[in-house]
Amino acid sequence: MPQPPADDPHADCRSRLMQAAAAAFLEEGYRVSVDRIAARAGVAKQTLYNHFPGKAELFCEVVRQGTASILVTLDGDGEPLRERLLRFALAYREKVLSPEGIAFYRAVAAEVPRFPELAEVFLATGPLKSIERLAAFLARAMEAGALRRDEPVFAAEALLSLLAGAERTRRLFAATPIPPPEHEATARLVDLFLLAYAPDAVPAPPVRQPQ
Amino acid sequence: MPQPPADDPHADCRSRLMQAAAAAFLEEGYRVSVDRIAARAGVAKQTLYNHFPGKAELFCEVVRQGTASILVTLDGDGEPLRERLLRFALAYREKVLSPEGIAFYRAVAAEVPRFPELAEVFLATGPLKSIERLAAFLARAMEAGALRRDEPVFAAEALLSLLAGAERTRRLFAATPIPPPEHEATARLVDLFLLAYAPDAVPAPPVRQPQ
Amino acid sequence: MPQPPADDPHADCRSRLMQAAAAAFLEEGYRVSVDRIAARAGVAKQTLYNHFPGKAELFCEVVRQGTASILVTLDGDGEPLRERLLRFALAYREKVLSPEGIAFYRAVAAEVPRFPELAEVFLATGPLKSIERLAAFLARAMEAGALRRDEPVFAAEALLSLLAGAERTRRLFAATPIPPPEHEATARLVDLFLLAYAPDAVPAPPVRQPQ
Amino acid sequence: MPQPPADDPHADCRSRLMQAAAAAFLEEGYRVSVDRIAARAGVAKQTLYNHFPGKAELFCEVVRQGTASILVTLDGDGEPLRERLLRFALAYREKVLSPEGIAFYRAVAAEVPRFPELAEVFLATGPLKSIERLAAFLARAMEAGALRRDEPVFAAEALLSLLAGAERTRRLFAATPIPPPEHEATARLVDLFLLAYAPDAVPAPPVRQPQ
DNA sequence: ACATTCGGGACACCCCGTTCCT
DNA sequence: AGGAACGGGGTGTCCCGAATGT
Repeated sequence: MPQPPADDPHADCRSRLMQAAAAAFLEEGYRVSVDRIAARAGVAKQTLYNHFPGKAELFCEVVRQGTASILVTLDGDGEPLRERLLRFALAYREKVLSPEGIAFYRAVAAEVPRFPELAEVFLATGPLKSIERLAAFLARAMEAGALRRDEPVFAAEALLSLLAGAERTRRLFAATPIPPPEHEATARLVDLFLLAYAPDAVPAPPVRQPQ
Repeated sequence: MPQPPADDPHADCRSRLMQAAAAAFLEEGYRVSVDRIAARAGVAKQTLYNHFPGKAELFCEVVRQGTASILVTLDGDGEPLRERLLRFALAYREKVLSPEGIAFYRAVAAEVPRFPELAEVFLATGPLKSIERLAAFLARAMEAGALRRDEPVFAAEALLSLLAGAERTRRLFAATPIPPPEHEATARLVDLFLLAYAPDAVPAPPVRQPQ
Repeated sequence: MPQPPADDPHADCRSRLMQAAAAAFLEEGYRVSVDRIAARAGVAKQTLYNHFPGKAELFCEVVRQGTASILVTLDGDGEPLRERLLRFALAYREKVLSPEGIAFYRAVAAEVPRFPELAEVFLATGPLKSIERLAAFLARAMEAGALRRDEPVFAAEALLSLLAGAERTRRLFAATPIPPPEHEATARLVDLFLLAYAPDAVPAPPVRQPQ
Repeated sequence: MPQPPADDPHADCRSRLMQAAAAAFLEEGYRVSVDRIAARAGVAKQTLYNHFPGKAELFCEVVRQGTASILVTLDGDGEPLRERLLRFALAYREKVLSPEGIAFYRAVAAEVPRFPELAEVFLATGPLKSIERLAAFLARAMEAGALRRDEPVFAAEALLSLLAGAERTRRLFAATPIPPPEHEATARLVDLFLLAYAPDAVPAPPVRQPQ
């Protein structure tokens, strides 16, 4: 379990600590002891306290860094819409449904009562940022007539919900690891979304809620 | 903080304990001390140990009971499809996105590494059961020609993902409470689903995945 | 272990309790639980609290009664001195060195810090009473010229020390039971005493202690 | 109550613990909580568990060390017999009848049922060792003609019984402390012994026990 | 930087004396 | 008579953060 002390004598202790802390927090949650984290990093506990004021700050750092690493870009230009969306969907699901992505989601969710402001940051720079970017992209597609006009944020939330929703829940609560999502399942979800947002689709009649 | 000892000093200590434990676990997670749970229930700690073998079993009981109470029925017969789906969607979101539903989701997810088998039970009798029931309902609607034919489980997952997906994430990580979901937002999600599953909708062309 | 409920339905619950408590206290000390005592007596715990205000008072009662039952009389009149002393010595050692006598001594000694006044009572009505009675007897023997004159209390303490001293210590700390003291050993102790108190023995010269 | 943490913060925590444990056990018996012992020693409870596997082992250590510290040597050579015996008797009584000696006796006796093997060790290395050493000394005195011939172990037990017997009982059960034994009382006991073991004393006729 | 320990606090589980209830 | 409840306390364990000695 104790990592080999690595070749580089102090190979940025800090990054070793961050890595070890990330792995430890993802496996056991915030409850892991700092002793275990230090042991995993192959450093003395005191070294940890030289680099971070305490366990809480280390956790926040790990979350902040992890949040940034999950964001997915909507690159690729000039491609047909379906191909771009599909490539995004595949990348997004690979990140979000990967064991690390799931463990990260779990670890942060568990500590919301303890770190409310951290949760807000995670929310804003993670999920909400994804929605925002995707919404901007969809808005452009609607402008271009490639998609039926609708509220872009709503459409983005719908697509992201389809991509992560049930599958994330399944993996969050699965004791044994689940094989990575199949390409085809992702494609079917993208196609479902495109079907509902086909430019010629008749938008549902506005709902009159009685109350 | 210590609940009023209740008027009935007897009042089934066990149910008082279950209620107090549920509230405590939802608020603070599994980390709450048994002392606090006993104090909330207004009973002596030893009484707790007279009724449950330990903290872990109490937690499992709470989760099992809570899981059952979240399931939503698809009742109502003879109604038009959209009304039935909408009614289900409203009930489902009310349960799943309520503060208790969210806290429950969070509390169970946090303890998956510690209680893997409990997580499996929760998954099977909660989310998967919901999918199963909804899929059966959708299958009948497809048979009746009210919906485009598709794999019912896939369609059910899609609808449930739309209903809970992004909104659940938002609430999971929100430090401050969020007002309950609006009727109209739910209706728009149902309509989005119906648009994609309209009987005359052209199914997406089969995907050729290169590999 | 739980005594047969006895033939007499309530056969003086109190005496049954006293007996059970005595046995329990002697075996395990004051630390025995009242549950065990009640179970040994074959009564409900509430019954115990109907007869005694609490565990402490029950213990005191047991000690008081036990103390009285250990005292040995110096009966027999007209016999030669040696025979009377020997008979007393045998009876005394049988009581004091018996398993019950030893356990009693141990149990009371252990609780001196907890029951100081009880210890005083035990001391006064047990060991000190024995000394007093024996001293009175020896005084008469000195008067009669059968023993060298000396302070009677000192002589009584000396004899009782000889009879119980080392042997009591040995039994107090023996894990396994020790066979009862032999007749001859007792006789040798009495004879040692008589040798030192022979009427014609020269008393030791008065000691001049420097300080 | 919490001892001054001593000047030396290191001061061998272990010895501080031993001392505190000894004092605590002697005052309150084995029932004292480890929290109190640790508090008396001015260390954390965890520190106690770093040095000893548990309360039982700590108690055994205290008893073992205490036993060794009570033994009395029969030093002094060339002196007249009476002076040597008297010096031994004074030292022996000072140790055995001191408040610590009495509390020690009480504490160990109380726990014989719980620590039988410890009691055996105490017996063998404490009282029996004293008897053995004194018997060897008396045997040499008999060889030299300074004492009447007799079984040395019997004579040693007799002397030790005289020195400790009744006085130990009195102190064991005294609630309030008793002033230390007087020099003269000890001398009288030694002289009593010497009177019975004077070289020219007529040994008591062998006893014929009827049975 | 490492290794070990400490101090303080918390926790799960357990036992006990006493009271209450049926 | 049986059994549960209560309140108090105890043990052994763990952990965090700080302080040691190198």
